Amino acid sequence: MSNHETVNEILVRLFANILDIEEKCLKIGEFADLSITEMHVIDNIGLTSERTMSDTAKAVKVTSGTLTTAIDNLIKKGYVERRRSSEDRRVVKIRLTERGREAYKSHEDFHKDLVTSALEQLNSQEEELLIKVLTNIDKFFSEKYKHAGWY
Amino acid sequence: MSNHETVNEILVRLFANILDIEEKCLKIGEFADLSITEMHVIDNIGLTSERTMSDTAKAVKVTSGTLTTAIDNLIKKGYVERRRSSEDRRVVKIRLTERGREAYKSHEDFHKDLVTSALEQLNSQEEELLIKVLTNIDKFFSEKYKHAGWY
DNA sequence: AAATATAATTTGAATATCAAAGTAATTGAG
DNA sequence: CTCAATTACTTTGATATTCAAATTATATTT
Repeated sequence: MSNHETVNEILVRLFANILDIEEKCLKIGEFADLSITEMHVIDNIGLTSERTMSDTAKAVKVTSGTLTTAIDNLIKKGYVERRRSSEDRRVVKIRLTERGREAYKSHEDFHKDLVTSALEQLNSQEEELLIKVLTNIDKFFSEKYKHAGWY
Repeated sequence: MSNHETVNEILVRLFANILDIEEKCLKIGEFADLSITEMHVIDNIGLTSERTMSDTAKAVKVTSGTLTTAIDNLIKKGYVERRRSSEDRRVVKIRLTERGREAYKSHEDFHKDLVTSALEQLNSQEEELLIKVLTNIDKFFSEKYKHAGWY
């Protein structure tokens, strides 16, 4: 098998399964009541500042209506708080509760494990190579298909 | 930014958006009436032989009921043919139509482009190294999380 | 021959999503 | 200043996807 085919095979398997894998990892952990989409909303809200609904909806690429119901559920489950902004009362600010921050950290750990594993046993030259390749893939999407309007 | 942080940032973005990105790439092409899930069913059926419903369902990780409706839709759209096996009349064999094969090839080209782009400017020694790195990531999933029953 | 197993389909329910309509607050043109 | 337009968000209604369980048809085993 050529290098190209080998790389394709591994990439396909990784990419095809990544969401599934992440979801299953979630399901065997402490935060099993979260879907992967909900976890990504939590990830996007982040640890520190409050975020508006619109900014979050744009960042996670759903309509604001969809985000409203997603946040309703996350509030019910105790991961998110919602309040109206006092400066502009149309605006709704959301932020993570303590449990939300725990979930965030757990998800962050998952990613750190992944990266640590990926970089394990690599010297700095090899790390540079990996970054070059990942950057190429990133470019493939953002440049070749930029007219579809990502990033 | 450290190598770890850089890798993490790119991986997070790629992994979080990969299906979305692939679907949008699909939507700007000739096969815009296919969802990314449907394309992956087509990819799994493949070019050559007929496949059974059960095998395909297992491979794409959906229940057979879900696959039945997915195939119903793909037949309606003209990408797949279905016939009952004459050896075992419980079994249903599916295969791609000519249009299905075109869609398959288009998707294959997409992946080839991606890999070519990823391997741009790498010499063969670097390609070998990349395979080692990707294999590490693959192992990370299949070993550390094998108890959840993948692969 | 009857019981069991297998392959696929159908059914019914749950979830996620979007577009469009609706509500409330702010901004800006005159 | 005022009211028309815009903005931010929520609600509504419709569609799509999925699963588990029940069903149908066929094959295998006892």
